[in-house]
Amino acid sequence: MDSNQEDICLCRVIHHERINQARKEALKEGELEKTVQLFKAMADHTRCRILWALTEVEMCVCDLAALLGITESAVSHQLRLLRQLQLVTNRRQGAILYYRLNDHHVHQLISVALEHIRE
Amino acid sequence: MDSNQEDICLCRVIHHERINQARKEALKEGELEKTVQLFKAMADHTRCRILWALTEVEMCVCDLAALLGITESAVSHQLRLLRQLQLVTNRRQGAILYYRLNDHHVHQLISVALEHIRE
DNA sequence: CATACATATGATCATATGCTCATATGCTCA
DNA sequence: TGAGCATATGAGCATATGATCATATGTATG
Repeated sequence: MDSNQEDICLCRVIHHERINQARKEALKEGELEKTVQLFKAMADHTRCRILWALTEVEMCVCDLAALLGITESAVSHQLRLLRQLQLVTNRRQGAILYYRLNDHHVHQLISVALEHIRE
Repeated sequence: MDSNQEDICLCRVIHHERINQARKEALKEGELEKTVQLFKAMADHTRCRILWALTEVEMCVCDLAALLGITESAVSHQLRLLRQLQLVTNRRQGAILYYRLNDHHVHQLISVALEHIRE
């Protein structure tokens, strides 16, 4: 079933055991895909700023646009992405939508990242 | 000095206090840039697999190419990026370079990401 | 229900990114 | 030292991505 995977690369494989172990521990394709998506979501100047801003306070699209100096449309597009990945949620109050972080993971991710770059 | 920033967005700003607080807490531009770069590094199918594989075992370029089913060249290009961001290091033994994670942050980041997507 | 405002969405364009091929470098050993 | 393997690097191409403009949806309020 996966025997053909062994030979996709034509190079001389040096450490078969290591490769096999790595294959065993490997992330399932679905999880990998979602993980990558999550990091992609964090991997943008604008989105990162949005997420960091929402750590402390709830904000509406308009606030974020003013804060970041970009179009409300741009903010909205990015928020959609973040919503789809469940990184943010919103609550409607009249015509206004207040956005906030959905859980603590986002904050945690940025914190670990900061730890890394500060070393 | 930053008074012009207040008005980049022409929209009606609703919550000035929140915006000001967010400005205070905001990441410094330099740190933000590095954080984004770090997440960019994690935000790729191939690099994510490389990093996850190196969590457990040291591997050479050739091993990784075989594991992932891509060119050694492609692996090498990605490793360069990961090296530049200090996510991996290598140790030379003869003609072979063994790569490994540089610190625990990478593993931690992926773990938090997995927690998030598993909810 | 008509107007105004808050947000969402679609299309488009410029730039960034990842892969491959070709080639260069570095190391070992005969 | 020269042949051969392991890795690195540069160029080029195809695709992905983020910003904006134009337009649509949705909500309150007169």
